[in-house]
Amino acid sequence: MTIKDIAKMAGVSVAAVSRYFNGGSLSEEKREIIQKIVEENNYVPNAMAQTMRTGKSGNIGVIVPRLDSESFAQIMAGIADEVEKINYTVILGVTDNKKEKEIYYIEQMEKSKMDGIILMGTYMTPHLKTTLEKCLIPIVVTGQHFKGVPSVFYDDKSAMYDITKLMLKSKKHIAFIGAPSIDHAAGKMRKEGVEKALEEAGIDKKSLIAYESDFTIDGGYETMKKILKSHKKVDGVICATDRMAHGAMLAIREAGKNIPDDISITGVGDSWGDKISSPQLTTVQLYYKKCGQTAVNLLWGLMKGESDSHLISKVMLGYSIIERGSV
Amino acid sequence: MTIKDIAKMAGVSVAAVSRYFNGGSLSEEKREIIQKIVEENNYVPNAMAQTMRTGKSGNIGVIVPRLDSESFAQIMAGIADEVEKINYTVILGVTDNKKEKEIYYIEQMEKSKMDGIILMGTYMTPHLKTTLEKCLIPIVVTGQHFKGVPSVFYDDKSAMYDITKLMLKSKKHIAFIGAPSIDHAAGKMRKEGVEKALEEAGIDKKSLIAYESDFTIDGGYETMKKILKSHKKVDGVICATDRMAHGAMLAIREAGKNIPDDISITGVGDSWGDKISSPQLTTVQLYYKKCGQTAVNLLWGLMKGESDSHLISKVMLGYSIIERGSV
DNA sequence: ATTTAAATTGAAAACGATTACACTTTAGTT
DNA sequence: AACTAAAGTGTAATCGTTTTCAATTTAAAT
Repeated sequence: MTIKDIAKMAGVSVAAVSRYFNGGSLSEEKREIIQKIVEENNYVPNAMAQTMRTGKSGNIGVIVPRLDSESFAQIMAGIADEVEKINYTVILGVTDNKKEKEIYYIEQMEKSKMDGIILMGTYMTPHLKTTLEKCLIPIVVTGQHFKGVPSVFYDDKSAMYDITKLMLKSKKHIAFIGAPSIDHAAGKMRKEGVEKALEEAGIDKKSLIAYESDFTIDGGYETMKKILKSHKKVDGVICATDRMAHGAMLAIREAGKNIPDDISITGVGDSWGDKISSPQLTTVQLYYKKCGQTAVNLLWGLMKGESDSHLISKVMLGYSIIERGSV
Repeated sequence: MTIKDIAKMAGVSVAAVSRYFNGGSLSEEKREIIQKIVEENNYVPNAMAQTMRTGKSGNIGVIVPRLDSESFAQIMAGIADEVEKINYTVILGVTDNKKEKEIYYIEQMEKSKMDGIILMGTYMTPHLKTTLEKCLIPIVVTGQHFKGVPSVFYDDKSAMYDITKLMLKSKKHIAFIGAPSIDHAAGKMRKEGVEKALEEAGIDKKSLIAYESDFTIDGGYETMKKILKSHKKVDGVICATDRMAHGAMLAIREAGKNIPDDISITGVGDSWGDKISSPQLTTVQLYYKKCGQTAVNLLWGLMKGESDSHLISKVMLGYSIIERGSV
C-alpha cells in the first residue's frame, strides 16, 4: 500500500495525498475523499521513504553506558516519556561502559540520520572531545558538564556540601568513599562538595580520609573494611553513591558497630534499596527522570534551531536531601 | 557523500561500489581502489536509503512496560547485548504499562519496517491477541507464555514450588503475597507453584492465606500489616516479588517480630536490595539477562526463516534458589 | 584456435515518499 | 466585464541505495 495506490483509489494525484498528510493547499472536497480512503485502508506513509526524501528520520539516538543501573534506567525512562510526546522514536545504543563504543555510536548515529543524540555522559577523553566537535547533529549530554556541549547535569557539589554539613552536625571524623575521579561529576565534584563543607567547618581537607571505589556494593564493602581497620576514629562515612553506601553499611554492621550511633553514613541516589536497609539510608535524591525529560526538551529546542536554546544550553538540576535513619 | 561520489572518484560504476559493500562479483583490482576511496572519505552507506530499497531496516523493535524496573532493565540489557552482536539496532517503545500503547507500538513497528519485535509481556487481552495474530513480522514475547506466540519465559511454577518446599522445612503456617492474577506468569503460575508444594505437604491449598498486591514495596508493606493483624499464626511468608518481600519485611520488623525466627520470608528476583536488608533475603534468581539474549536469538532464527525455529519457538528458562538469612 | 562457461561490469529501473514548478481554477477588485 | 491575486492541482524530478539485465571480459576446455 503506497501513496500511489491511495492516490489512484481517491482519484487524485500523489501530491494531493502527500499534502493531505503534510499540509499544503488542498480543497475540502479532496481532503475528505482522501481521508476516507486512507482510513479504509489503514494507510500510513512509509517512514523510511519519508526519511530518505526529507533527511529527517524522526529518530533520537540515546547512548547509555548500562541499562541495569537504577540511575541510567530512570534517566532513560524520562527520555522515553518525553520523546514520545514530541512524536519521535528512540534508538538505543548501549556502550557497556566502553569508550570506543561511545564514539562508535555517536558516529554511527550521525551517519544513520538521527535528528538528535542524547549521550549519558561518563567521562571526557580527547578522542570523545574531537568526536563531539565533529558531530553535525544536535547532541546533549546528561549527568556531566562537558565544556562546549549542551548538557543537563546535577549540582553534585552543592548536594554533597549539604549532606556533609548535615553529617557534621553530629559527627567529627569523616571518611569519604568516592567514585573514580576520572568521572568529573560523580567523582571530582562530589568530593569537592565534601571538602568544601569540611573546610568551612574548620577541618583541613587534606586530613579527609578519602578512598575511591567502583560504584558497586562490593566495592563499598571492601573499602569500608579498610577504613575500619586503619582509621578507628572515623564516626561518619560519606559515600558518593547509594550502592557503595550499602556495601559500607554491611561492613560496619559486620564489625559490630551501630549505625548511626557509632558511625553515620550517607549515600547518593535515593535508590529503592535505601528504604529497606536498617537503618534506612540518608541520601540525596537526584532527579533522574527529570534529567531525562529536560535533556529531550533541550535537544528539541536545538533540533528546531531555536536561537535561545544555544544560549540556555546548560541546565543544572536541583536535588533534595532525604534524611533517614543512617545519620 | 553518496555512493555516486565514491563511484566517480574511484572511476567505477555505482553498482561496483554497492557490490563492494554487499558482496557480488568484483575484481580484486576494483575492490582495492574502492576500499581506498571509501576509507579516505570515511564513507558509510546511507542506512535509510538501504532500508528503502531492500525493505530490511536492520532494526529490532523492543516494547517494554517500564524501564525503571530491575527485571525489565536487565532483560533489556541482555537484548541490547545480543542485538549488537548480530549488527542490528534496537528501537525502543515504552508502554508505561498501558495496554493500548502496547498495541499501538506493535502496529507502528510493523509499519515502520522493523525486522522483528520483542515484546516484554505483561498479560494477554483479546485485542492484543488479534494484534499479535495480524502481525506479519516475527515477534517474540518474554516473561510470559502466550499461546501460539514464540516466547521465552521462566519456570515460575517450579521455582515457587521449590522455594515453598524450602520454607516448609522449618515453617508451617504459610501466607502468600502474590502479584495480580491477571499476570499469568508472575501472578497465576507463581501462586500455583506455592499451592502445589503445600498440597504435597498435606496442606489443603484452600487454607492458604493469599493476598494480591502490586509489585511495590509499599504494597508488600500494607499487605503484610493486614496479614499480621488477622493471621497471628503465620510463620512464613512467600512473596511473588522481591520488592513486595522487602515491604513485608519492613512491616514484620515494625511489628517487633524477628526474621527468620518468628517469621520467615522469601522473594523472587535476586535484586541487589536482597543483599543489603537484614537479614538478607532468600529468593529465586531468574536469569533476566539470559532471557533477553535468548529472545534475540530466537527472534533471529525466526527472522532468518529457519525452519526449526518455528518448532523450538518456546523456551523455558531455569532458575536458582538463593538461600540467605530470611528463612 | 575455437567454443563454452563463468566472472565481471555498468546503465537504468526500481523502492515510496516530498516538493518545485507550471498550470488551472476560484475569488476578489475595480 | 476585465483584471489580478490566491488557492488548488498534477507532472516529474529527486533523495541514495540495490539489483536486474544484457553486454563484455576472462578463463577453461576442447
